[in-house]
Amino acid sequence: MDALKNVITSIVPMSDEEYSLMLPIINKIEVKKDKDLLLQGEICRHIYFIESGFFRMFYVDFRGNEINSRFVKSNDFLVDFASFITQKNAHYSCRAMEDSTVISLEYEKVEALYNCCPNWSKFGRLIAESAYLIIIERQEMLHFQTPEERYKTILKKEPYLFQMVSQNQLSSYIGIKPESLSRLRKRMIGK
Amino acid sequence: MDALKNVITSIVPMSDEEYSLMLPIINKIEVKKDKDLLLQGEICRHIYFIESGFFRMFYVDFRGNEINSRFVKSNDFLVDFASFITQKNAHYSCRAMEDSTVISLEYEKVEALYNCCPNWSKFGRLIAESAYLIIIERQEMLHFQTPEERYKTILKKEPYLFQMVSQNQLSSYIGIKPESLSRLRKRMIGK
DNA sequence: CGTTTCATTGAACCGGATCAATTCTAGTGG
DNA sequence: CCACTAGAATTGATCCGGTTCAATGAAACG
Repeated sequence: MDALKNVITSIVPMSDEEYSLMLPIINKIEVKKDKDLLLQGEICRHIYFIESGFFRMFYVDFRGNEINSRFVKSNDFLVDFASFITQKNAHYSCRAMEDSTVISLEYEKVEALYNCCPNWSKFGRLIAESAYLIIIERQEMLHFQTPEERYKTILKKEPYLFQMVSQNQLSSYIGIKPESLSRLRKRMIGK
Repeated sequence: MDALKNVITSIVPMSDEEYSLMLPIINKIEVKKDKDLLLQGEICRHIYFIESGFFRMFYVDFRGNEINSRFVKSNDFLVDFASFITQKNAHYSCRAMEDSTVISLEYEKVEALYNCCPNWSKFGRLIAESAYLIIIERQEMLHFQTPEERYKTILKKEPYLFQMVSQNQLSSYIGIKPESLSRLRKRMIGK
């Protein structure tokens, strides 16, 4: 529980009193490996904070391909943010890749919290802004870089993914097929 | 000026009194065709509302290629949002594609406005959330769709771009070279 | 030990990139 | 009004890298 407090107060410093306004609305959940916290097509009614464990968010396209969009590890928030803020259908499923412990916050209660005091309102803005920064970085990577450049960027910025995730899972995150990732790696060893 | 009021109060309904808190901090600017409101590498110190005119936001990669990231038309906000909220170097330049009139708001004054009252604070959150929705849609298009699918999506969602923007300019927005766009169009006529 | 999943490799294919040439078009000035 | 010019769009030839489908090898797990 301390981890959550650290993360939140590092985003917006606030008194214990203000912080504790959130405590009544949280729930702790255990999630077994391979279980889904959210299914594509559902409405994302919760934002989750991962105390321990590891998740992937993936999109299934009309051909039936699973495409991984993001991997989320402990001390980070797990949510289909677009679905959460609009309360419309999620584009992603969220699946536990190992046994995990998460803290859940429900949409309506979070909204109420935003309206309760200036610091929580500001928190709402800063969360949205940091979600924006994460996605624009992805968008720029996909728009401006080749698969090989994306591979290098991920190697540099999220090296732990290469430990925790199979190449099969990583390839769709990079935006190519597993066979192409295998060949890309082979090509790069030569350099 | 009314257009701005309509846009803002449709995001967050507020009294005339609250709205008028913003009036002292705005400036109206005329921008000639081909002039830049922001240069890649600078810090984006203003958010602009386009009263009339048309802009493109583009990234210049290390090979010197201009890649268009977004086109912005009247009654919309023009800003390198990542640069604006972090006050770090912009990844984009913003160039007028025709003579334009914009309203400008300076970073520090916007921040102060956010802190002045609950409705403006909420406005700050909702602007960030809607910026998120725009960018995640782009990110998904780039990640999940082929060039041909992106072409069709843009044709459907932003048809006016095909009137206002040359294929040379449009191709990098789709994520391909002008020659490839020409061939893609040719391929599609057959269908 | 056998099954399953993951990673690699091969061959054929396809679409986008590149470089170069040509056509088309709109705007300019004579 | 026409001739010239510059940019836009098209086309051709070739190359390259990612895709597809299929087969094999390797590792993890029950």
